[in-house]
Amino acid sequence: MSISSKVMGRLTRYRALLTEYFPKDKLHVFSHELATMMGFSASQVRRDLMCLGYFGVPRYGYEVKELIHHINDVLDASKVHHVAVVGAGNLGRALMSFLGSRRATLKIVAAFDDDPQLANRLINGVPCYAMDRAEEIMKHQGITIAILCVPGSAAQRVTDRLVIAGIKGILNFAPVPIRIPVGIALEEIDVTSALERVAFYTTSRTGTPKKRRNSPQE
Amino acid sequence: MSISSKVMGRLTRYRALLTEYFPKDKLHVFSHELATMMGFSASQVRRDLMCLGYFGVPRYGYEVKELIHHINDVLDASKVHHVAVVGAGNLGRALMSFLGSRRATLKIVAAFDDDPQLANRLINGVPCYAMDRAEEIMKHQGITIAILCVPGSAAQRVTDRLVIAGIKGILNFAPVPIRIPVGIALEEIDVTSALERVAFYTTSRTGTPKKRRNSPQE
DNA sequence: TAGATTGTTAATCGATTAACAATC
DNA sequence: TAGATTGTTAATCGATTAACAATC
Repeated sequence: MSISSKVMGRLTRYRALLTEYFPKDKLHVFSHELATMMGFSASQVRRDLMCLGYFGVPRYGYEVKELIHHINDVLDASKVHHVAVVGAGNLGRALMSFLGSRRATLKIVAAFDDDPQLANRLINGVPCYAMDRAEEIMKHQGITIAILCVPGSAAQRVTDRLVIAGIKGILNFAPVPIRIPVGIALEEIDVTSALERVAFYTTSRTGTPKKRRNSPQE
Repeated sequence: MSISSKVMGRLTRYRALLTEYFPKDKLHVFSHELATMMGFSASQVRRDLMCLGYFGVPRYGYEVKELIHHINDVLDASKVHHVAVVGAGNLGRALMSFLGSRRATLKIVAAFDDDPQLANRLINGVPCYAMDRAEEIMKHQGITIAILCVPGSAAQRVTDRLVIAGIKGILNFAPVPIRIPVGIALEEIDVTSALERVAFYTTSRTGTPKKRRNSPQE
């Protein structure tokens, strides 16, 4: 039974919560505690944790340390990935500094940009290369993942080049969907669309947003 | 029959595609064309468009202009929203410049930050204020939506302040879930989690990523 | 023991896809 | 007309929730 993308995403968030934002002196955690913190139901938390091969104890809950350990195991967290930011504009540079420090196994080792002003410079300590050196540098540095931050008009063209250069996974921030061959992993984050969704539910009184959290005070 | 968040999100993306990345001389579009461009199925496109109250014509497809018009209608696109970026670090500033130009009705009119270095300055042409003036400025400027880009450790505290100040919708980029009272719209974008999802499917040969696109050449 | 929490199954819910008559 | 595409229904699929026996 393979793990769905939804479960995957939640596992990474349980881990982030437990490793970074959880009281260091709490050694155990109940499913309903995780649920409240994440805004999920306790049932869902328990179901997600089923796939870990680690089991909690009734009345004591889950050992935080074990939980983290087993999530790391399932997510194969020890594997190091070399990542390139493609498109070193405002968003690309911000993501470089934001993601650069977050997970040690996801290393941003290069940036690519068409703008000759940016090429051959260090940006946030990361070397930036001209786009047409992508294949060469990717091979040389063992880059398998690209964070795509180019304008929508360039997205498909640049994607096609990355595919030819042998990319294995793409995180797409460009505001258009991109097409890739099967076998390459793709996640798309459409920031504009997300903001529009918020705006829609801010106005309407009828609709229900995807996520609703209970008030902290209740 | 109210529109689900999923359909909502896809409608905004159809609109973006049609208004910005669609050949200007093509006046009609078939459901299967939209499907290919977006990476959805034709069935799904037709089902999504059902809620518009506008109908295509067999063999001619949908009029692009009408489609955009009716999506605007359903999404209430004429309503102007005033937006604040909360946390004017790298990511916040990048989002200001990225989103500032995208949709005229979503106006970024202020930024807030705890850092006194940033307060009382113009950032990308947008005035930045100290966090403790949030309530005052939000009232004065009619700000209803916040884009939250503060560190995870500050996210809940800042959120609580925004709620007190009367925020109506939040787009959360902080890497932790936040809790809010019911009645406030919330979308969360966890960039780290998204990158980890890509990394996971880049390695594994068994799992299936959420989205797969056909190769452009087939 | 009594009570709380677990893992897991079954029930529910919602979203996607397939199918097809209607239509141009 | 013949063939392609539509809107819509029914079928399928997958994800979430509820329920509860087992257990500490």
